[in-house]
Amino acid sequence: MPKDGITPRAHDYSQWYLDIVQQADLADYAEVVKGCIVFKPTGYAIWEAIQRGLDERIKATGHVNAYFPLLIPKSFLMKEAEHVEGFAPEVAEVTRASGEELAEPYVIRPTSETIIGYFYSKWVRSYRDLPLLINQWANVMRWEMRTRPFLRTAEFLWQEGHTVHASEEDAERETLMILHDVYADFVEKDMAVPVIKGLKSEKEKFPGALRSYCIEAMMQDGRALQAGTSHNLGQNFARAFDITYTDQNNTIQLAWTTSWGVSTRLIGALIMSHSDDEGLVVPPRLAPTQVVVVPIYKNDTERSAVLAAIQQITADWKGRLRFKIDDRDNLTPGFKFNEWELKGVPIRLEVGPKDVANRSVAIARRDQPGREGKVIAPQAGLTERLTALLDAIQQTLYDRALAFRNARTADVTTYDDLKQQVERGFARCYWAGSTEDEKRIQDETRATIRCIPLEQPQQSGRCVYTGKETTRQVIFARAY
RNA sequence: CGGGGCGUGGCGCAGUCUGGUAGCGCACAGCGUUUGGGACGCUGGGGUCGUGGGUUCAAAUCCCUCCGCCCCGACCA
Repeated sequence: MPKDGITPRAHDYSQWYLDIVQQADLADYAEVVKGCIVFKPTGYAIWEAIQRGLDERIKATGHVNAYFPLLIPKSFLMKEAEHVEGFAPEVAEVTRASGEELAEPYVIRPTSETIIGYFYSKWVRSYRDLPLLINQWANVMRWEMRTRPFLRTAEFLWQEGHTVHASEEDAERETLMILHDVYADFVEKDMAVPVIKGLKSEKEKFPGALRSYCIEAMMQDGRALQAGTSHNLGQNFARAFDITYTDQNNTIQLAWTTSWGVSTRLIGALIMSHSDDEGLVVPPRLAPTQVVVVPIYKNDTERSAVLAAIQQITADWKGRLRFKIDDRDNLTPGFKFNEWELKGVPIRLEVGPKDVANRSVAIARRDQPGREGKVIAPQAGLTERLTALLDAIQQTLYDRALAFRNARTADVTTYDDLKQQVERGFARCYWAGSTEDEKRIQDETRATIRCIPLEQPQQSGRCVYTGKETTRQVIFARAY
């Protein structure tokens, strides 16, 4: 039974998403600041968990964190032709300060390639300085015409890695390593969201990049969501900002750079991958609270007996489980069950007088909402049982999402089939068309090439649009 | 930028057509009874009706202006 006030997914997926965001208390519209949201504590806690998982991996792969200015001289943005063109429509400018017109306007960063490029040109002298591997956690601003909480907001939080390398091969290796070992690994293992790793088409690549790689996830409505991107910038930004180094032969060489980022959009991906009509579902590895304990009692005597039992049960949880004891006295247990279900806590424990007497507990798992997912278990060995259950829930969520994606992915060989397939999910097909062809398809179907998967077939086939023989397959889908 | 919708206690809405000085549900506060899947009773507090102007004896309501927000589309992480 859906919660009051949550629009069922089948009825209106978009409204369902907005309802979840509001009712699970993840975010508030900033109202007075157009296109922005407030990350409420519950939503921000998820972001912190995402940050933790990514930051560990970013550091484990040799990067360090730094921080660059929010404001970028406008002229910097103009230095890379494609980059200007790509971002010009959505940058906000600062033209006045202390009551005066500024000599040169600043833009609020939509991304930091340019200002970081400026500093890198000063920092990089010798091949011994390379590779330079820096990441920053920051907010950026893109003045979008249409916004949706987490998925697209005027200001958003992200990490952006910016690296410099001596050769194209090194830059390419970095770009792909980030894609595999940082982004795909994190999103699949911690977020339980399966992704397709691929290359962006010319039309979809980052403005100024040589090549853009991405991970694409499928949401429950069959639409694609780009969950992360990693760009081999070639020498474009090195040329624009004069990032050069002296090599072993004392010759000056132009460097190769990369950049890569994931944003608070991942929170949107998380919501749209796992949640249901009962509310949010957070995978255990990311859940700020993994287990909530609800005491049940009729009077003060029972209350103190139950709370004492809970203290005993949870005694060895610290450091092993992230948990919360919901001892609020003014709410009924039923209300709490629904509230925690709405907020997506993976496991709920109920402890009442019967459990005190029987040395048992009731365990309910969020991936099986309602009474159905509830079992009675002995208190003995509970911690191990819960740890295992969290792993099982994590796996279930991933398996479920993968099964869904597979069911909604189809190989298509004709344009008519493609048109139909993008209504429900991913259309995989051979592709030898041009950027113009891709645009035409977008106009006609609203679908775009989400990526050219890194995993390609051995045999060739006919292009779904032009009929030309090709070995390249792509994924078409409607995207967020 | 185009299309649509909405601005009335914290939230969701009614009241607007047909002008008469604001109401309902939830939430909130107090007290009591409750508590294994969204408890109940009683009492109570809280609103410049988005803004500015106009019409009128009288405006949430009629007329004009402006503003904001949300949704759908084009653009994008």
